[in-house]
Amino acid sequence: MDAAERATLVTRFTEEAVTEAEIASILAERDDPHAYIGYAPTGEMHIGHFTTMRKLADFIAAGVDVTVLVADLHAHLDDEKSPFELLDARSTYYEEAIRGMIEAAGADPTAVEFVRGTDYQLDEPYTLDLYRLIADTTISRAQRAGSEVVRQSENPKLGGLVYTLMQCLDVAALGADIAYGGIDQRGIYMLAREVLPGEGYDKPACVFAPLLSGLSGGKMSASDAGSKVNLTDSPDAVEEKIQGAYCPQGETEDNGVLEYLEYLVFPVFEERGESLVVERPEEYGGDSVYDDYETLEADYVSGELHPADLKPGAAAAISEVIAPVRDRLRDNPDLLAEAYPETHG
RNA sequence: CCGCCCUUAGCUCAGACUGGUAGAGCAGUCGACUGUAGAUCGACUUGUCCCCCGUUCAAAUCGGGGAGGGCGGACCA
Repeated sequence: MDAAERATLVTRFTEEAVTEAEIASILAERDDPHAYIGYAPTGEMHIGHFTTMRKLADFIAAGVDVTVLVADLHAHLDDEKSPFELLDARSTYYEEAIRGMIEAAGADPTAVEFVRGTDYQLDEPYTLDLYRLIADTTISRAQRAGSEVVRQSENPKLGGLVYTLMQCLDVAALGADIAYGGIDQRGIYMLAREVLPGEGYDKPACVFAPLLSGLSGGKMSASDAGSKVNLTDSPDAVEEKIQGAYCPQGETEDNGVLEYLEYLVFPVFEERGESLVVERPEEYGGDSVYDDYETLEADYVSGELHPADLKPGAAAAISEVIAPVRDRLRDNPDLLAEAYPETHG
């Protein structure tokens, strides 16, 4: 694979790359290019996480070393989303779920290095850098950078600001050339590009994944169970959620069902060599099979493919894609029970 | 350390002065209409009124105590 192909692989299905040129030169010039993505182990993981994780398979295939940071301290710093006592259990659950997603995406989970925040964020060099950054950064600058990530409230805690600065330092501390995450992370990594050189570190390149629409229209919401498919949802539960999903005929805007297909199902099916089957009554044209998203979208936009026919096929496909992760988590119920004693204990 | 304010449905809040065991909007659930969903109509549901004690026939409401949150003042060799 030449450098151009690798760059295409790294940037496909993304919202933005900062910058394309920097990514290309990193891939061409570094012997062991390195990307990282961080997750704060807070709520249960869902299909939105899976979509973002799937891309790790692209990084790996492009010859990029991948580190997944399970940012345990961040999970508490962000408005105490995770209680301090549950950080270890939730981190363990996240690690296992993420391994499952990487494997389900057709990549080797052992190719990814897992690091926890507490593995290095309490060490002296990191702490000193953090204090320097705290001293150097205005409250409003940090607030602005983290506003899409950190929970906003009328009476914000300092934790949210420290969270943002720590995430900037994480890029350098982990030695990442590329910071990868959802487009909501953009503000933080733009701050990182701005401040890291002043602390003596390289300016990281960035790759941002799109944030998928929720199933009820608008953005996916952690507090709205019906707006997303959970990794442990049974086929029936997936079917029910997709059936109830906002899915206007012929429109791609805010259409979570189509987005799931484009960013998760088809990339995974392509890797597995599978196709999406749409069963349809004869009166509407009979069954059809899709090998790629573009063809399906064209049929959908033209009206050839009706939402009522698409939904059952999409639900089955989504269910099939998450099946390995679901099985993995159900085989080890203690993971969820210990991470979320309130709901799974 | 002192003072003031806040705490009612999943969310935002009304009700408290003038005690009679609770309401609105949004959300949610269910129908109707669309070959899905949404939108639109129609219907429905939702509560330890922060906790404890007291006054009273009766307390979300009055009194006392406590918890949590917010704001301000004071202290500044």
